[in-house]
Amino acid sequence: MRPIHHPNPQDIALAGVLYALGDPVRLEIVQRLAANDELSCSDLDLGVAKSTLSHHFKILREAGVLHCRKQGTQHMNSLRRDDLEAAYPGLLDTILRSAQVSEAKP
Amino acid sequence: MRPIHHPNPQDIALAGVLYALGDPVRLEIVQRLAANDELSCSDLDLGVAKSTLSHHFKILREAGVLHCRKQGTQHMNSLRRDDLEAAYPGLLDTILRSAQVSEAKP
DNA sequence: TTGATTGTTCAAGTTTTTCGAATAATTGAA
DNA sequence: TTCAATTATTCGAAAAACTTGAACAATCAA
Repeated sequence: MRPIHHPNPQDIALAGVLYALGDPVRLEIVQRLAANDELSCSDLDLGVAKSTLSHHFKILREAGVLHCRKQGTQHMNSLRRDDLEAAYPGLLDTILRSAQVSEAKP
Repeated sequence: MRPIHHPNPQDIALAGVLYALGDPVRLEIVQRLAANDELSCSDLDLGVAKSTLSHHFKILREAGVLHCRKQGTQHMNSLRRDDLEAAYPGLLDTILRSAQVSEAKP
């Protein structure tokens, strides 16, 4: 298996972050992480194949949105809150707040 | 030609907005619109084919990010600031601020 | 009517996404 | 150690989306 890649804080691109969050499944993942600190893939059941879920985590990880650490056979994921806040102040919080607004509507 | 479609304010989806802004060309378009009120496609030279630019405007329009009005042979585009602010308070401003931070870095 | 301007639509090739199946990595039990 | 179970990635193929140049449509002015 290849080593897990995370971008350096200064290499987190805004368009990349927005792209990563611009998918309903990935936005849901980020919301769950915002409420749970750490989650593994198996903690989520979002109605997609596990290979697809793995792909979504990869997109989020390579965009700099989350950090992944191996623990046994699991991969524990957490939001890179501090790095995101340093790079784009207020962005993650505003998006998370918007996501809650979004849930309340339908 | 087909009629130009704009989503109703209540149908502006967060993931759709983030997806629309998650492309460097489209993010640049939005930044220009933030500084210029109204722009036509021909006002922009972003290094892509005009058919591609037309596609990008369509994505932004259908996501609810911008409004397009025909004026002669031109299509004048403007940000839907009020609708976005009503749907997701602070979101557009935070993203535009982040985009400026982003420009200042490299 | 003709030509110039402005964008959209179309058809193609390229890229990305999604899925199931196969593979890899780790742990614990036998 | 070996074997099976757990967890997640990688692979290959099909479907969807993106990009482009060429063709088409709409408007205006001469």
